This record gives sequence, C-alpha cells and structure tokens, in this order.
Amino acid sequence: MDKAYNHTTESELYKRWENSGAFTPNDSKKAFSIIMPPPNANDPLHVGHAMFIAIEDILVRFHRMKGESVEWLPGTDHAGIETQFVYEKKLAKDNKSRFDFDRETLYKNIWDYVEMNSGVAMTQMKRLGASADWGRYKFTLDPAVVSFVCETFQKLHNDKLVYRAEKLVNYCPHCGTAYSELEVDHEERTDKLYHIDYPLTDGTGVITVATTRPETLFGDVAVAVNPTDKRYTALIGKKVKLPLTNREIEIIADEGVDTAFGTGAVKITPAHDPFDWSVVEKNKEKFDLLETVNKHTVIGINGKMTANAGKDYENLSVFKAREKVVAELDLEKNAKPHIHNVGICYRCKRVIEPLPLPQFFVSVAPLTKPVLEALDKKDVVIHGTGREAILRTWLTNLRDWNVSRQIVWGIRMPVWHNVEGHETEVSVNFIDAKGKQHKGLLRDLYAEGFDLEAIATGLQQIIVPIVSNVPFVVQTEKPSEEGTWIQETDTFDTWFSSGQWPVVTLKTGNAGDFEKFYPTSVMETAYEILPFWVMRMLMLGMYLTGNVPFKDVYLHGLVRDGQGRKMSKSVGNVVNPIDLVEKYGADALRMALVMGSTPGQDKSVGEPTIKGMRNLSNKIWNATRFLKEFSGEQPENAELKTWTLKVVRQTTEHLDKLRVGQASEYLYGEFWHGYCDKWIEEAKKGSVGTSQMEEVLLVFLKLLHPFMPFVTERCYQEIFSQKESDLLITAAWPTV
RNA sequence: GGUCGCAUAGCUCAGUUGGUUAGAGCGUUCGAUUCACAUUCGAAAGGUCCCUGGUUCGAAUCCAGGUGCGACCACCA
Repeated sequence: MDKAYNHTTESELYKRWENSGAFTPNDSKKAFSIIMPPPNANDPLHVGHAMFIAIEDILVRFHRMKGESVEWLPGTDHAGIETQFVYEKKLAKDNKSRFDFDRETLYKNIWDYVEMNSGVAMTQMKRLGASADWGRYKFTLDPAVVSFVCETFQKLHNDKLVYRAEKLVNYCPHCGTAYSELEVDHEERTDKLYHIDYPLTDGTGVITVATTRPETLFGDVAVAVNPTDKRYTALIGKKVKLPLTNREIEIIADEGVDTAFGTGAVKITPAHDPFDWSVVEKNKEKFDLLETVNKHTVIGINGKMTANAGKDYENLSVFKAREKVVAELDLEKNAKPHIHNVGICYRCKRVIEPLPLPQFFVSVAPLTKPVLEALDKKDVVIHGTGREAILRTWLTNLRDWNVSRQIVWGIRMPVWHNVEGHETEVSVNFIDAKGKQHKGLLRDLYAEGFDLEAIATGLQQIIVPIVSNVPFVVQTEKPSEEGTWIQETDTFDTWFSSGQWPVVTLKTGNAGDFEKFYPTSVMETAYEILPFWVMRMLMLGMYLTGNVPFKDVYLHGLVRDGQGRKMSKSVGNVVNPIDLVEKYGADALRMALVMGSTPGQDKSVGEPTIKGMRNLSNKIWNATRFLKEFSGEQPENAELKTWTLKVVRQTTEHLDKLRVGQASEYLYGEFWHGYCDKWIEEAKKGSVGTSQMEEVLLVFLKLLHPFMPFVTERCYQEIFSQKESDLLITAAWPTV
C-alpha cells in the first residue's frame, strides 16, 4: 500500500460497482426509493448538485447496505424557458433570433444542442460517486413521459380543472412568453412619478393624475378617485379629455384608490395594470371588461406600442414612447423620484409587462386541499427549519396556475381549435418572421394572405398566443371531425411536467416499479424550489394517485463560499465541483458538503474544509495500512467492544432519522479520535489484538462507506475482500 | 407591508426529546516525531451560547418582548 491515499483510482472503482449490478434494486420486500431531482439537461453541474448527490447517495447506500430494495432514479429536465433562453443567447451571438426559424427547426436545433450537452451532467454525477440506477434514467421529453403529461392535462380537463381565460398575465416581451406568478422577480427601482393634467370637458379646470407610466395614457379608459375624497367628489361623473388624443373618459369612484398617494387621482389603464384591470372588472355597468381591454391595449407582445396608441406612437418601444410623451407634455418639470418595486423577468431580468392574453389555467384549490390535509396527518413530513410553514402559506394563498408558455422548447399542449366558420370571431395574435406583430380577426389574416394552419404547424413563423373565442378540444391526436383544426402553439410550463416526476418516472418505467416504489421514501432537494417544484409534485402526485408522492422531504440549503457569501459569477467565487474532485477526491468534497449541515439551512464550504476531509480519507487509508502490517494476539477487549456497539447504534439512529449532517460529524470524531488516536495506540501498547482491531475497522469502513464510498471501498479491497465480486457497497450494515 | 428563519470560540458552523466541566473543522501558541499517517501526534489559549424578562430542581435548548442580520412573498398608480 502507498504511504498516502491516492484518489485517482475512483473511476475504476465506480465501474466495478456499476458492473456488479449494485445500483439496481434487489428483490427484498422492503423498498427504499428516491427520485433524483432532474438537473437541466444542458447544464454542467454546479456545487449545489454535488450537495444533493452527496446527501442522496448517502441515504441510498445506507439503505442498500441494510439489505433493502433500493431505487435511486435519475433523470434530466428539458427546462423549457431556461434552455430556450440559453439557446437564444447563443443565437444572438451569431446575429440570429428565434424568428429566423420555423417551429420545427428551432425545436430540433435546441434538441441537438441539449443532446450534445446532456451527457456531461451524467458523467459528472458518476464522478461524484452517485450510485444511481442509470438503466432507469428518464428525460422529461421522452415520448412516454410526454404522453403521460398530456394525459394528465386531459384528466384535469375532464375533471373541469382546466380553463382558458383572457387575463392580465406576466409577459416578458424579450423572452416572448408569459409566466406564472412564481416566475416573476421583483426589483426595487427608482423611477419618476409624473403628473399629468387631464382637462375637464366642461372647461372648469383639470384633474391631475400621478403615474410612473405616462406612455400608457393612450390606453386609459377612466380616471378613478376615492369616493370619500372631498377634493374630487364634485367631479365624479364628469368627463375629461385625454391629452395627445381627442378621446373623452369619465371620472369614476373606486374605494381602492389611496387618497394619500400622488394626487389621489389614478388613470385607469386596464390592459396594462392589474389594479386598473380590477377596477374595470368591478364596474360591470360601465364596462365590458374584455371588449374594453381589447380596444385599449396599447402595448403589444413585441413590447412595442400598438396602433391603438396612434400613428405617432405605433411601433415605438415602451421606453421611447415614454420619453416622447414626457417631452410633448413637458412632464419633466413636475416629476418626482419614486422608489417602487417592478416585476422583472427571472431569466432575462427585463421589465415584465402585464398584458391581457388568453392562457390556460389550472384551478388549484381542489389540488392544494388534499396536500394540506396530508401535512396535517403527517403523511408527508418536511425536514428543514421553518419550511413547512412556508409551504402551508403557499398552499393556502396560491392562485390559479397559468400552465401555458409561448415557447417552442417544451411539451406542446394537446389542445385543438376548430376555426372553421369562426373567421369573424377568432382573434389571432402572432409575430411574423420580421418580428412584426399581427393582431386581428382571422378573416383579416386570411385577407393579408397568411395561412393560419401553416403558421400554427410551424412551417413559416414562430407564433405567440394563437386564437381566442373558440371552443377547444383536449386530446393528443388531431380530431377526426370535419373542420379546420389548429393545434395550440403553446407548450406546458416546465413545472407542469416536472411536477409529475415521481409518478411519471415510475409509471413509464419497468413493470411493477410504481407499485413497489410509490410513494417514494425521500424527496431531497434545494429549499429554493419548494414552491415551484415540491408543492407542484405534492399537488399533482396526490391528484393522480390519491397518495403523497414521497413521505419525507429533506431540504438542503444553498452552498456558500468559505466566507458565507453566495456564489456568483460577478464575485468570482463560483467553484466547479469537478475541479475539487480532481484535486481532493470525491470523498473529500462529499464529506465537506455534508458534515455539520442542517436541513433548510445554508452551508458554507471553503477549500480548507475540503482539504481537512481529504486528510480524513488519508487517515482511513493509513489506519488500514497499519492493520495490514500489525499483528497481536491479545484476547477481546470489552471496552472496545461496547464502544464499537455504541458507535454503530448512534450512527444508525442518526441516518434512520435523516440526520445526515450529525451522522457525518459524529463518525468523523469517533473514527479519528476514537479508533485512531485511542485504539490504535492501545493496540501498539498490546491491549488489543489484531482480529478485534480488524473487526472494528470493518465496522468503521461500513459506517463510513455511504459518506466516503471510494476510499472505504479501496481499503475494504485491501484487507477484507475475498474475491472480485466481494464489494463493500453491497456488504451488510453492522448490527448491534 | 406579510411570512419564515438566523444570532454559540478569531472564521465557518453543529448541538437530537431541556440534564454533569458547551462541541467540530479551519486558524493561533507551545512541544513531539526514524515507531500507520507532517495530509501526523500531544498539550494549550480562546465562549456573559445577542439583550431583557418568564416557565423549571435545572435553559444554548421552551415562552414573551427587544435589537441586529438574512431569505422568500407582495398589483398600490
């Protein structure tokens, strides 16, 4: 044996494990299963992935050694918006955009791009020692997964839990898609609050409104004041003239107006502001909501002013239009700085534009209720400080889920529209090959020479939300009835498919897997995606099976650098886990990430810590080396025996209770200061014999194996393994 | 504004259901070393466990309030 442990033999050991069949479940009745959180298929691993690999692999190896039938099911996610966003950035480097391709070509190109990169993540997981069942590997765009996801949507539709509605949605003009409420970030910005005078039509004066968005005045349909506001009560019902246009709008009363903000008078732009939308929605006698909104939408899906804003403003960007309005009305002089939060796209960081668009929504109330009950009954237990309370808050306040996305990279919705005979009712909204928006009746589209079917099937352009006002059919295949059937061009929100992950991976896998492994034992993931993913899995898992998708949820925290700072490219403190594996070994990295970590809490890991754990690898190695050469014939030492039993009992208990951080810390101390510092010295002094020391070393190799699989396996091979197939990974866990 | 969390050694953090002298890694000081390992060993220094009050025979741990920090959520123009 070498004097120091050399970790470069790790990949050889990994191959031996993989070839031995140890990663696939045995026929034991007792099942233990973890569905791996699928990383994005086109991303290389970051240190957060190393964290989940470490924790899950520890649990999986522990239960495997206990003799259970263990399934750790790996996979990757197509990560719709994320991936398309990355791909579009790549296109932009070549001076291209998504509009240069038709739907099918773009999809195929992204597919090739993802396929090219998707092997990387898997190889890296293997380098970290992940003993996952690669034979059952799943991708969210596997044909079986896609049809399962579509069937779920059909089931939801049959159960009347899906509806299509035109609502104000969070739309990113740059990414060209709407988002759910969860995907919008907020950023505090200092903008200007402008004051605009709207002259009363009776010539008695003006009413001054305050706004941060003067360019939307073309979309105003009213001015609202609080009915209790004495300054304005006399004006309610009067009309004002919109500046820059000749349009007249009414002054109306609404309790929601804050008299203390601005001037106490609010311009109402229902198509571009959620508050204004709600004001118009409430005022049913005065306004037909959808008609009003449609007529007064002044910003298009391309982020530019529409024809409704008038000839001078049409096709100007929102920002340019604002500058122009400010200049023309000389608003700068009365502007005040104003700090407020604006919604920004969580991908591209540009401002989110609330726009009225027809989208598909899933009613969430019937889905969240059983989850809350399951939490009450402890059918599912959340491990992670305070995270259960957060989950409950989410479940209680969740709004209907917008599941449609206007991107190509994803699962296309199994929805069909029959537009025949509806040419004068169907409105169409899309962006053509030149990036120009078209919006209007189908009849007009035909008159312009466009072919809707060709657009929708993607032979010409990428289309953004397609048609409204037509009854739709939910099914995978094109309906056989007569008509002009157009398939919905939207794809599903990524979380709609990944939200079914535990169910779909097991149902589309080997026969009997679902029955054997569902509900899964543990869901281990980052607390950051608790609302996006864990909550959706619980909702859809319970909806589809009537049972929770997992019994325990272990939430790990963010991995921070040695100074406790968040890793970020701008700080330059991002570490590549594979570099660390090459330098110190996978065992050292795993142990450093896990030791003393607590669920739900962030973890700082600096290089000195990893170095310290590399030293532990070496310590294990050298203890083995010592025993290989040591010989002593003393009778059994009773103190050593009881101490060993205590260590076994304590470690097992920690792991049974998912206390991975404590188990590792405990083992470190007991092995180093107990076995090495104390008992090896005792052995040298002659108070313990070889056979007992070997016995105890074997116990420690087993206990340490889930944490540091490579070095322990090598040491096992040095002393204990009798033949090629005798591996520590499948050795029996010590009993007390 | 709402919700949740954190505050323990110089730094980064553990501390299971309240129970003897409060722990680890890294760092610091002193010493050792042909004897498994200098990727080592022995020893030491270093803490009013944020503050105040309460419950208890007993509180780092439970409760209330305060202070500081952080995360997430939030349509007020």
